[in-house]
Amino acid sequence: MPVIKQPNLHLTPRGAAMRSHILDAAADLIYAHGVDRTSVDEVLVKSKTSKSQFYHYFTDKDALVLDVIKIQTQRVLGLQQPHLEALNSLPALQRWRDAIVKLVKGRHRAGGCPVGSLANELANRSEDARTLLASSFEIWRSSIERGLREMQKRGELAASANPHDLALAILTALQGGLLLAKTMHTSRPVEVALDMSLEHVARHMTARQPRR
Amino acid sequence: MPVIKQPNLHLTPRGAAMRSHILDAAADLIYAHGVDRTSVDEVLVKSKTSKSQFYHYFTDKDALVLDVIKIQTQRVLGLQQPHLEALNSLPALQRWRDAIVKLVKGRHRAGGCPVGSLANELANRSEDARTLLASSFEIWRSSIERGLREMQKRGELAASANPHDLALAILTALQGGLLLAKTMHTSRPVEVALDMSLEHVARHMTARQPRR
DNA sequence: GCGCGATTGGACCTCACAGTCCAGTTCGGC
DNA sequence: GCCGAACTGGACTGTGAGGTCCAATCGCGC
Repeated sequence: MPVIKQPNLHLTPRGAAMRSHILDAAADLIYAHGVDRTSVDEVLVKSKTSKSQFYHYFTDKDALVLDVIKIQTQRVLGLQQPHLEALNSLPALQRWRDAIVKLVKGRHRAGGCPVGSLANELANRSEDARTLLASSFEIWRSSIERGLREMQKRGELAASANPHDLALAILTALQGGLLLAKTMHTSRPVEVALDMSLEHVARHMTARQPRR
Repeated sequence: MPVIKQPNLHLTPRGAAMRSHILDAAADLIYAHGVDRTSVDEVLVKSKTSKSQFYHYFTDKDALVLDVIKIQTQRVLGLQQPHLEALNSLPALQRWRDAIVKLVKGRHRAGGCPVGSLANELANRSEDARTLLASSFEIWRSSIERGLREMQKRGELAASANPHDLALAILTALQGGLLLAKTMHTSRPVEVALDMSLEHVARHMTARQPRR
């Protein structure tokens, strides 16, 4: 059982703000360049802080990375929140799809899903990181599932459908699409993958649909 | 226009074997630990060679990485070759799906698709690498497309179906599945994603099917 | 068996990086 | 205003990385 260093047990509001400021800078840099190619010195420059501040708030770079995972998850889910909230009908899914495609088209040079990239880089390197990322995906998946269950409750989605797996398939397709999009520099993979997912959901719909 | 150093223009058979031996070791290590966390020194240890040999055969680490992309692409496609060759009916697709799931179950601790991982790490870092990876995906995709076109020619797949996009959707789903699988340590994502893809193809089938 | 280029061993160089240290300064409660 | 804890600046260290260099050896064509 390793002893965990735990700095900054008592954070004043000012300290907390500083900490989160550093974290934001780190998240941006890591999204752009990856974990390994982001040095803490770069984070310090970008956040206009100094070494001692950094190590005052974080035990080491690994701890920082774990926190970056957390806030990137929050960012992604936060960005999707308005859509995920209302993801309870086929037209809503369609709008969600369009919003994502638009996002990807806007910056397909940039690069993929922040969470997906972290997962790829960290999954078989740190068990802590992997677990955290797995639960990020799980939260994401379940928030899609929730909408599907609503549809099922209202009788729009067949009772025989499996919202859990349906949601997993949608998220999986999206992640694959984002990876291929950032590699091929086109949004097509995201489009075809999401369209396939929506048709897949549609296939489990009943006759009883809401009027548009 | 940068001057490109070009070592080892004349390779004897022995030299070529040495070079490919180093490359194999590098590919294994990079698959296991990623590009950034694989040092040239580690490659030397694993391949039982020395620095001078390495730099005799490769201009620098970046050049090595480009070659690793090439051989990982060959490995993956080579492994799939037997299936991809015969990927021209729904049952064949089903067998392909089962083979992949089996593979993933066998080593889902290991980690994802070699090509996908490289793509994630390199796509927005080196334009050369990105281009190479994009064409790897494209070759993969088109080899799936080929089977679909055969089905279409025989009238099993509807003339209205779009083999190009169908193949892209399948590959995308697979890549997403492999990423989630390595993160969540379960083969479920691969299963649901591939099942969805196959149903998607099935939806474009005609009544005219081969007898099993 | 000689010559010459292909090949090899490994010491060495340089530098970027994560992480340490300590002398300060600022802040908030009293 | 004073005191202790929270916070900050920046010089410093150790290590591991990529890459260079050169002398020595191998092996093939003649």
